[in-house]
Amino acid sequence: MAERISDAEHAVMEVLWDESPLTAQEVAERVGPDRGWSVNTVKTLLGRLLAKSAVAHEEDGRRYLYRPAVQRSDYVTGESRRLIDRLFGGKLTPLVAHLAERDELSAQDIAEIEALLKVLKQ
Amino acid sequence: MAERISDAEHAVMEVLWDESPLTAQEVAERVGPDRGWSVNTVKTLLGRLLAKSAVAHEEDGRRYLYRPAVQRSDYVTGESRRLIDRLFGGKLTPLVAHLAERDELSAQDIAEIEALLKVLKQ
DNA sequence: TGATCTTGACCACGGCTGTAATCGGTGCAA
DNA sequence: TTGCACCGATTACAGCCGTGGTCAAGATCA
Repeated sequence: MAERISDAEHAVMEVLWDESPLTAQEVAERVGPDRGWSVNTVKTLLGRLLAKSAVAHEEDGRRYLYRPAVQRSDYVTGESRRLIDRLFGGKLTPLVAHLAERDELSAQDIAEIEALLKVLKQ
Repeated sequence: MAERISDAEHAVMEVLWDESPLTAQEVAERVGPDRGWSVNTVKTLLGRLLAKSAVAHEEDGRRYLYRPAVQRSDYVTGESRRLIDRLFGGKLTPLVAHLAERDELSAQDIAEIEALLKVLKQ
């Protein structure tokens, strides 16, 4: 299950996390416009995701309905950890510090995070 | 210059960011143990990084000395933004919230970030 | 009942990645 | 001077990725 989900595959997953189950056709309609993918491309990606058990399908007459088999939340945690481990020694603080240093943080961002942390401490 | 640096290439970059200039041999000695790479592998990676202008080299007799041509800080910012854009709508707060929710944040982490933000506000 | 459409399965293919062997030149030891 | 060791360059090669075409089987429509 720890098979990595590629970039293109991720786009498909986002569609399914947003709404499921969907047919391949429907996934293509939702993901296509942004990416300009053909239905075939989407089907290939669904097939690969199926192979790595990231989505599941159930039969619906002569086609399949696809739904995610991994939770977005788990995926997001994994990817975040990966980045933080790889670039910031596993600690979140340096990430925040880095972004702040690079002016990637607005005053509002800072206020938001502060408010969040205050709640967390309770 | 916006050529993506792959995972294996990144390991080489970390060595050079830590210390440079270095010969291919020296890079291999520093990166090899962890990864178990042969010198040849490291040379290939250096060649690819050279091709995408992520490192530069200067001649030193009959070998080269390699040094980074992109700053770690820039790379780190880029990768961080990528993740945050892709998974958190471009905002840092949801990342922090997500990790907190998943118990990936210790009380100390929270205290550290709070302290950091306090300084930032001044 | 034959032509057409739909759908999933499978194939293709060039590019990138990870990993390394090999080649050709050159300087040094014997 | 000859052979080896070392160096960068070139080549290899399997696996993954992005992208999409082809095929066979069933459904549908005329």
